[in-house]
Amino acid sequence: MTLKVLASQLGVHPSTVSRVLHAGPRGARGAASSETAQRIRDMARQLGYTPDPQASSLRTRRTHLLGVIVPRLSDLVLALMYEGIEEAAALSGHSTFVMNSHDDEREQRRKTEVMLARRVDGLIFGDAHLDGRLLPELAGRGVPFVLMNRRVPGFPSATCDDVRGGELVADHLWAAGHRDVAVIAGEPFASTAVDRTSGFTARWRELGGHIPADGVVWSGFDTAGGREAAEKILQTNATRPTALFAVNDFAAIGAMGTLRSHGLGVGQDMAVVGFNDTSLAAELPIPLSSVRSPLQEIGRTAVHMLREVLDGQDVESVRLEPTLFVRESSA
Amino acid sequence: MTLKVLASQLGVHPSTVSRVLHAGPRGARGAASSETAQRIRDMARQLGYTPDPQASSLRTRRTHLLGVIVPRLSDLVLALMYEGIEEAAALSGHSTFVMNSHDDEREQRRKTEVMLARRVDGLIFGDAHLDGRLLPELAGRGVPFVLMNRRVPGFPSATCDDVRGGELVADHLWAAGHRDVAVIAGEPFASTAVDRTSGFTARWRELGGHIPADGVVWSGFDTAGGREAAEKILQTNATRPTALFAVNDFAAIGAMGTLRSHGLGVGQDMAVVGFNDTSLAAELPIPLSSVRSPLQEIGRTAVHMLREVLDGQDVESVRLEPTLFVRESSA
DNA sequence: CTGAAAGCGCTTACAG
DNA sequence: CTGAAAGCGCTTACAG
Repeated sequence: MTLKVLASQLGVHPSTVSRVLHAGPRGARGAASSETAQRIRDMARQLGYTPDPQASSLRTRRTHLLGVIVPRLSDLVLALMYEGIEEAAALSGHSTFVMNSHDDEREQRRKTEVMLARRVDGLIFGDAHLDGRLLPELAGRGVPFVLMNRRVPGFPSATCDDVRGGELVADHLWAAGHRDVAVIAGEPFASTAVDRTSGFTARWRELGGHIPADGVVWSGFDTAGGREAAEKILQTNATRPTALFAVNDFAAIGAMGTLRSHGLGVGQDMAVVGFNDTSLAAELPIPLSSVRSPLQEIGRTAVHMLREVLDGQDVESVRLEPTLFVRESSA
Repeated sequence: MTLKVLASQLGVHPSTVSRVLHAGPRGARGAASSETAQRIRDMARQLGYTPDPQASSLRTRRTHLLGVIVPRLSDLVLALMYEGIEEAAALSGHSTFVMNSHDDEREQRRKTEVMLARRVDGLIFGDAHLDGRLLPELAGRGVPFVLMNRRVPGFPSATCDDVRGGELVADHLWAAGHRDVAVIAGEPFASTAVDRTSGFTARWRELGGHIPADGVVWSGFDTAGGREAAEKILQTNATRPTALFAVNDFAAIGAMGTLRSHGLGVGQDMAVVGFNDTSLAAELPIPLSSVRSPLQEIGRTAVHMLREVLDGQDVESVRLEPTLFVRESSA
């Protein structure tokens, strides 16, 4: 079903059909008489006509395609953000491609070029590295993009207020009477890791606490990373901490495994707090305290911001508010 | 950078450039002299020319776009299958759209139409319902598609051999001496749930075992579903089972939570076995026995099958072999 | 071996 | 209010 066929069925010129279908649903102002317009709309609906997006983007030079690059979609956190993206994009008639970069700079580059070769209108990066070269380069080439999940100074981003999240955990553990704590800090190239950690440690010091140098352990964001980091904390810290803050729920779960193999009771011998409040946290055999970040909302916000960028507007970065949920693992 | 510009830089006709760029990387047979061909290829690389996909699909009527519909991408199982899809699709120059249907028939329909309006070459469904009306309808309209994850008789699918997976669990629990078992069976509209359950129960009976009517509890695939199902099993079964088979790791984790709140030790008082061997299983505080299904491989296979369908070939459904990993939860 | 033309399906200024 | 033309960037059968 093409515009031409539809027009000939109606006995009008294709351009008239196009004009009508592009006017607002009510206002066919200038496109055609309101009578003709109605006939056209009815017939289009009846025949199930949808304009060929390839053809119209060829004319308009807008594809309504958005590219999304994330470290990995099998990370629940990114999958939920992507749900928000898909939802918001669909509402404004955009379609999205997602690709995994595995947090590897070469892959980030390669996937970005694939997206650009597909002629996406803009990009959303969920995998920004604080020290990356790619982003400044793309900005220089005039490629429109926004960041989500992780921020990088100088570029618009939609993130959780991770500093604030770290502070919430510090307040909670301090109030619960803990004085010796350690942080499973995540990857130093990710603002999520850096901000959550610095929010925590800065507030801890404000409260009068002390964190030894080996009390902050950088790590992978996954269970394996958490497991190794906890192992290290148990081995190297002069005083064994009574509480652990992991900047990611999966790392927290890994750490819980380590504690268990050392015969330490989670919540009893050692408090554990995670981050993101993934659906698993509350459902674990020992429910995990965690900071909830509004993941889908972050994704939706990123889409709105990107649309503004595409419209040539200036955009401000957004930091969404986190909430701490205290459960048995640190009660 | 367009074909025309590139051609004028070289002093040849655009059609010549197109012909060369479409011949195999070496064989410019008939396209141009090997000398001209080389000049064209060099210049194209140097100027970073990539053909506009919108323009070429308008001519060729092939978009190299694939649509993927899954229940939800935030389900780790589907996210991993999608990783396989993305990888295989990229290798053959295809791009993919993913959308969530939330296992709702209306959504499945709606998302399918969005994909078709985008003019995808074909579709991959990861959310097929055994009793759904959509698939036969699409087949009737001549829409090319394959299934993955879940099968439906009559349509080509790439799945795990779920019946076999259920049998592996039955063999294991029987050999470990269990005689009273219950199954957290998943959703009855999903072949994964039905096949894993029937594989288990059929083999259990072959071995001489008995499963009471309330020993099979249908449930959601997530932690909440597993939690409720386990609750029900503990309350309704005359004899308390000594082992639980959950057809999904997340349901298994939910069940572990329930057992714990009833003061039952997982692996001690009750064995638990899951399915899919998601990365979490081995890393849980009490490591979970689980059947590993080759998730990425399923995704890759689905892409290959769809490409065959698009080439007009007949395709056979594929069932990939599962492997059981026994861990502390059922040792 | 290479050029020239036609046309994929649409949109949009321009006439009338 | 409506038609007709031009053109987006490509590919492909057809000449020569």
